[in-house]
Amino acid sequence: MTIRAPKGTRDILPAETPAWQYVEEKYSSVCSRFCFQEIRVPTFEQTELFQRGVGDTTDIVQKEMYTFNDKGGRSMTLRPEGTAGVVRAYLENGLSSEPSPQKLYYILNNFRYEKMGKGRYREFNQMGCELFGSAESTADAEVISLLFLFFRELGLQEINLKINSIGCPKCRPAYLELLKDYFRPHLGDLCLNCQDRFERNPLRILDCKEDAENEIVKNAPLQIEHLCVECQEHFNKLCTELNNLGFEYEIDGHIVRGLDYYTRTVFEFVSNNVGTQGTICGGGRYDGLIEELGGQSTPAVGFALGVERLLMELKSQNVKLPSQAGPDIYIVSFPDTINQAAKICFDLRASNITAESNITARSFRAQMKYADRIGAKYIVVLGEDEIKSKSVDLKRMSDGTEIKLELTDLANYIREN
RNA sequence: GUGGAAUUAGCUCAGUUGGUUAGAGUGCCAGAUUGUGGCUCUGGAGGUCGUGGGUUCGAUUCCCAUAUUCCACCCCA
Repeated sequence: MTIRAPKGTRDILPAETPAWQYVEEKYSSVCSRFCFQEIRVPTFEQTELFQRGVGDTTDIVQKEMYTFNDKGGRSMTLRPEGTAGVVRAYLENGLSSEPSPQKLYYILNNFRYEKMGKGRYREFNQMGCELFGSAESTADAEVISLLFLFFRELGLQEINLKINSIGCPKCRPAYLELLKDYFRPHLGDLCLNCQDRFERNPLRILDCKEDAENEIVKNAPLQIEHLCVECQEHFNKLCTELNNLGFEYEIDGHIVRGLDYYTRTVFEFVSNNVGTQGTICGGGRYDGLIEELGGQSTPAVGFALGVERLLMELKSQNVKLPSQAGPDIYIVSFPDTINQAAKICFDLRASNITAESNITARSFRAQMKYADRIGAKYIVVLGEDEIKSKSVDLKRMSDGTEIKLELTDLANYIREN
């Protein structure tokens, strides 16, 4: 084998796909009950969409995008996240003229050119929601409560919600000045990275893991302590609403998120079990993004949930997930009955039963072994006698018991047992 | 992007102080007298010892480079 999957990508094999299907179906189910509707958008977009949407100062745009020129010389980029494309589709297709708010959800893959690590891939999958057209904190509470229900139905424990407010264009500039004034005399005490961030994006210093124990960072002024009246009220209402819904959460003024478009509410669902990649889900409000991308000023709130990390977390908490299942029935046949077996097998499949018959040159004994190996729940042996009498002995593999059935009763019996 | 570890059969791993046809367990395929699986036994297939150079009479083994994976940072999902 010389050709291998590209770095940072991986195959999801049949042993795992049932768990993926389960999680995705559960997510769709919860979203539907919250009246979010699915949207599917292109895998690649014009590069400019992400430059403007995600933000030029972010790590994602600066060094992690899969960008290429197509044959027409246009710069295209494999999506590094879902929100920008969904916003583009919302504007392009006039969803802003549909009843508001618009509530959309998606399940899609993303691409970021990054150094590999546990729970971090260059192609990874996210499930997300975007809610367009409500500036009220009740909309924030709605997407957060969707996540709480989703996690609850999955049986996920020990996952903690952290929320923060990073203000709005009205109160953030004054705060950023305050923050810079605070850090300026202490620059030498910060890690090199943070010294660089000081000019570019001082907010991110608060989120630095390296300096997390640094007293300077710990004691830094936080945006949440310097919100304007409107932002403060918005945040207070959100807390009240979360309390009302009975959700536990922690206010963490150090959460800032890595994407430029957030305003006011930001939140993360964090696990302690996944190691350093503990953020399973991140989101927040982005009231300026739609206007930034050429639409009318429209408030919005959303989140993205990492499927790989969610599955890791479920596994580490020993949550039971579906695994490969064998067929309901395997039909053992002989060379002179193989055609009749194929016909019976087809009819069973048409009756919604998972069935398999012999499609190899295997001996009787080998067919029995195979049926056992793949976990068939029942087998029948179809020989000349069975065809003549139109009846079979249905054998339950778990305990070897057999019962005699008319061929015509096979589907019903299996369905009911 | 930084630091560390690893890479031998589909999987989990031995091994060679450098020396003929590189091993085990497991899995896969087949068989153990004619139509009943799991246990057991027997046989078979499957490896350019991650890739490329170098040293050497000879390299899977030593050296260099490179790729990939994992761990810790960075960042994020």
